[in-house]
Amino acid sequence: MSKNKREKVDPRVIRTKRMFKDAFISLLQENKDQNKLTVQRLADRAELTRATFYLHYHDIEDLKEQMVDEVLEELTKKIHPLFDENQDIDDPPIDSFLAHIYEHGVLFNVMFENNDFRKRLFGIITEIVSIRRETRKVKRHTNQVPIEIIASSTFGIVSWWIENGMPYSPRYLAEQINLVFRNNTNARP
Amino acid sequence: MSKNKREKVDPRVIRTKRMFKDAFISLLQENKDQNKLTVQRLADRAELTRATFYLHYHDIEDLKEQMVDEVLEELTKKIHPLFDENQDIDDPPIDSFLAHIYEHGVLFNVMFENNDFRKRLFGIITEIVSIRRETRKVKRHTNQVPIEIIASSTFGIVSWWIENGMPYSPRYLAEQINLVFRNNTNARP
DNA sequence: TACTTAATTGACGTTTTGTTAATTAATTGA
DNA sequence: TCAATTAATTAACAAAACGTCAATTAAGTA
Repeated sequence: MSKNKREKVDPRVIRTKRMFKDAFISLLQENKDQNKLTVQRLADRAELTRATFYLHYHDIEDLKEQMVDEVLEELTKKIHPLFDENQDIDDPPIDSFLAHIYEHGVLFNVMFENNDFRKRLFGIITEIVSIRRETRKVKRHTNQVPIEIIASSTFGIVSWWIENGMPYSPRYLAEQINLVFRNNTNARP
Repeated sequence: MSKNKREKVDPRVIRTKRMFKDAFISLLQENKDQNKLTVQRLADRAELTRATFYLHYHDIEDLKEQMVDEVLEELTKKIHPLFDENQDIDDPPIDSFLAHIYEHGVLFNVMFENNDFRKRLFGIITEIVSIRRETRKVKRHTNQVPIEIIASSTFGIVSWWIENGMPYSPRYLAEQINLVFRNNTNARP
């Protein structure tokens, strides 16, 4: 499945793809929906040619898909280890999750307009929520509520946070999320 | 601002615009993202010509905007009256809100892919949440949490509900939302 | 240095866009 | 009911964007 790292990739390819991805971010940042994204504009911004684009991507959708994959693979790589021995309350997945997004604020803000990106981020949040349910032995009210309600509700908060420039610190947001669901055991004496 | 109803609109115009809007819904329902939406395909589905489309809309974005306006104007028209004398706990805005969406399930599901549509629906939910905060004199835990957290969290639940074919009844969903925020006073003796 | 592969150049046909002028068809009101 | 008005159709147009390709130049590798 994953690429064999022994077969090295031509540095020109790495550079070119990075430049197109940067150009993509750069254009979306200043446009969001206006001047529609064309391959020509991407090539101009990347200081490369249109033909080079088609050498690496089938179309703009393809570029998006590859970027979504990359960004989310990096994210899951960081938080999945926390699922195994998640007895440690010090570094819960949700905190690492939010911290990672925060560190890559611009990237996540720009990618968030993508439908598939959102859908998959929802999947990751659902994982986190269900793990938290299992490990914390909270047989409290939250268990009356279907998991999709908790997950979608959390996703709503995180979405708002990302789309509005992440005005809260990851730690504070995590606290607020816990507050909403009354799992904020820390706050109690 | 709003159109003067005394100046009647040619029935052909009404019919034509309705056919384009129906064609739009119809195409999105079966495609969602595949075969990309072109003016020609819209015209074919509407059994009209491309030139007629440009007689009424500047481009497909324009059609979307007009539809978003219409759909949300109808929704707000229905729930805003409930804001005035909302002492009656029998018909809270959130219930009417969800019921209206439920009645127009396909429409809302299809429109939901639109960014502006979602943003404005979030605005409406924020209104509902803030009204509910004021009128119900609940000085409980929810008031510790910023309004945007409650609103975005509710929006997340409603978004999930819409995007997944509204698997719960509006009433049940409203109950779940109340449960999450612990405002479910009805459930207590 | 020679070999290999990536990027550029310039060109091509295709699709989609947005507009227009001339014509046909439907609506309305006198 | 007929005449005036306005909507929809038709066919054509240039412009923009797409996706592909062969020949050439440039960069990386062994």
